Amino acid sequence: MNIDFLLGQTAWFKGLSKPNKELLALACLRKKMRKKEILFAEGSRGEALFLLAQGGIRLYKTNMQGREAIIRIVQPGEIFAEAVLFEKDVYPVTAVALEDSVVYALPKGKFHQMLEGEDFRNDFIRALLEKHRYLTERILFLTSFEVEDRLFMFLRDHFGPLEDIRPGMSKKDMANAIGATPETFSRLLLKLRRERVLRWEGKAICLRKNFWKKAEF
Amino acid sequence: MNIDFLLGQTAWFKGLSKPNKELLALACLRKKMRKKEILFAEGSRGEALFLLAQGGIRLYKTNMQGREAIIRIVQPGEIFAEAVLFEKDVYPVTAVALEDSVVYALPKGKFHQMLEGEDFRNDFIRALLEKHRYLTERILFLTSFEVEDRLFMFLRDHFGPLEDIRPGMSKKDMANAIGATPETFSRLLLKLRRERVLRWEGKAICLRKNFWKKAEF
DNA sequence: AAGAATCCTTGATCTAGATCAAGAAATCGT
DNA sequence: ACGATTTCTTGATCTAGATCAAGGATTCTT
Repeated sequence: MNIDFLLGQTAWFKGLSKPNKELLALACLRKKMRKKEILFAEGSRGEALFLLAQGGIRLYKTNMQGREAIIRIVQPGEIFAEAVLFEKDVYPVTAVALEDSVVYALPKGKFHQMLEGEDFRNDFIRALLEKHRYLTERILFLTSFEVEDRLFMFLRDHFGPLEDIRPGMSKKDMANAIGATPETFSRLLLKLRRERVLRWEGKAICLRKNFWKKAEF
Repeated sequence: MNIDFLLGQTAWFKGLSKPNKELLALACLRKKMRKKEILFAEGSRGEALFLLAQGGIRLYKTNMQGREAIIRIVQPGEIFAEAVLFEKDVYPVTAVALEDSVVYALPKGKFHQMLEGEDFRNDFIRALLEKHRYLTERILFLTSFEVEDRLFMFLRDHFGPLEDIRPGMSKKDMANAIGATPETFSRLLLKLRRERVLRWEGKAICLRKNFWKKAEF
């Protein structure tokens, strides 16, 4: 995925005028990231928003005890770190690559220029409201469901209702994403395998046929 | 607090031109709410954003088991339900008055008009990003801290670092807001009273002198 | 003011999931 | 390909906080 393609695909860049798009494409910096590489850390200063072209990024916060809370897993085509747009240039989360990834850095100034355009701006606000909705749902998710439900909700939200998923992240990372320890997650997988609901084989997750149709969600 | 005063005070209305402000003021509907009255329910359709003039509103989601997850406590001067702006007119949360309150309904169409203005729009985006940041912090809060810490964080965030707080909500509601049951909350208060850290007397909460200065947070 | 409905407290019990520990398996770096 | 990390699994144990129960205190309603 190159930047031109991305700007064509991503919802809020679609409405962008040709010259604007070219302007943005020129201003963007492409960056390859290796698995586990940190793009920016919570509290560090920065002036750029990011667009994920390839791979996966985990956004998380750390408390004083060193425990991590996952805020969001960024999928290709999504913007992240939009928080720096109007605030004091401090990233509120840490961003780390779950696997080898490619991101584009969008300079904040250029982005402000883009916001002049009505379509672009509306799309941006819409995207913000969507993220907003996602976060409120995540709060419900983390406080009111138990790990088993959280696993299936996570799988559906991030990979769709597929029976064959290639998550591209380690078990440890997924455990973390659903707010559980690796031990608990391992035991959950064992239980689900016994119940013939799900197997994690090599790189792939295989769900029982018709799993999603049974209105369990 | 009347609508003119509010429009003058609230951050993103400040930049509004006189005629625009008048337009909005005319279009707004004032509504008084009694304690426990529901303004809108999760899943219900609606076309309005709301501005809280007086009192307090709890936004929450309910899961199938009937357990509630508090999303946010709205303070006077804040906008809420901005989610309907671009989405399918369905409220993602339930809004209920914690005490007798006054809200103004802002018609969505008028709001779109207002967004034409650059200052207004920037302020709006800024407010969204702030809420965004608040939600990410709430996720960390709910997943990584224990109830005692959550109580103090909640008090600081909603009433400031005061030694004398008049929360204007029941213990049950506060228990809920920090993600605990009334029983657990009651026991926590007992413990804190014994430790001479905090007393909840009648309508007021009294914290130990210099509590906030001790860098416990 | 009496009755009804909440809300609050305290005790007893239960449990999901964390933590600690220690091997086994997979992955990485050179 | 080999040792070194890191990840994964499984067992044993622990604990914060939920749940259930039941009496007492407030607060609504009429």
